[in-house]
Amino acid sequence: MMILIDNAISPDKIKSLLLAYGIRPTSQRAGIARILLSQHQHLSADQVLARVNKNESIVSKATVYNTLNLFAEKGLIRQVIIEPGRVFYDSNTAVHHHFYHEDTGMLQDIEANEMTIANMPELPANTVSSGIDVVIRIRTKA
Amino acid sequence: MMILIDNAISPDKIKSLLLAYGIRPTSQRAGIARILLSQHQHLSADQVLARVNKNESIVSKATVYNTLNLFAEKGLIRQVIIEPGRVFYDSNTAVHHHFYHEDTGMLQDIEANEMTIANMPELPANTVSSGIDVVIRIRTKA
DNA sequence: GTCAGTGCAAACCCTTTGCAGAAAG
DNA sequence: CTTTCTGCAAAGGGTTTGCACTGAC
Repeated sequence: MMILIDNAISPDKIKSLLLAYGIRPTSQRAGIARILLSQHQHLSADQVLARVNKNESIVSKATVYNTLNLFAEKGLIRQVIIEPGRVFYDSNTAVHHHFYHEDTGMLQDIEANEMTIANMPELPANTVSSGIDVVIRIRTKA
Repeated sequence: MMILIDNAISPDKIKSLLLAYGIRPTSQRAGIARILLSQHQHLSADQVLARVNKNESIVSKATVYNTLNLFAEKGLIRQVIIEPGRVFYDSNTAVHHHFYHEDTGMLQDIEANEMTIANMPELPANTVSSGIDVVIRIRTKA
């Protein structure tokens, strides 16, 4: 027996979500949003491309990159940069941090309430913070 | 009147430093170490290349990359990854964190005692931490 | 009908690699 | 002498771009 798990969000929900973020909802964008936002996850552009086109060819590589950058710019997703030459897109936009498994290249969320960052340093003059990234690098115990 | 600031470290000191880290001290490596370690700073490979060869051509691009990676591997310097497709090499290996000026691309140190990271989350089973990176992204106030 | 979005392939940028010659111990 | 390092140029991988076509409103 085959178990089908349907994480899909309804097309209407996707459409209004995109509109709410000021993003014109084209079918390619909806397809990408559908994949990315179905659950909290960290995907590279390549992985998004592969998943969106898993069954049928829906988007080109260029559009994936354009779209992911657009989503990040509009605040729908968050970029996570950990390795040189590879960006992860994180569908969880709430404040949180990450474990980075150096052995596997996988990212794992750390919820904001699982750690405390206190005694924040004073920001340099005339600047405002636009975010804080915390990455704890881990390795499998020898 | 011209003021000359001599940050140079003596050739002997460089040589013994490299040896202490298990690095065979060739003249190219010494030249790169001399530039990088003269002060706490964050340089990209390109910047290192430019500075080392400022007056005379001392190293090739390939050697700069090879050497920086070797230094990082041996623990003489630290890689800092913040932007996709560009690695900074940090001559400060003490535990510390960074402000990242999004407007200028500049990095600025935050000493470890300037902020507190408490209540660390439990690491995933069978893993050990190999480092923690904290980056506070800042922008010039509008 | 107009303007924004998409797709393809080529261009880009930083980084790594293969290999022959040079230098270190 | 032997092994490691260096330099050059070419290859590599992820990302961006130019431009004509397509689709949204």
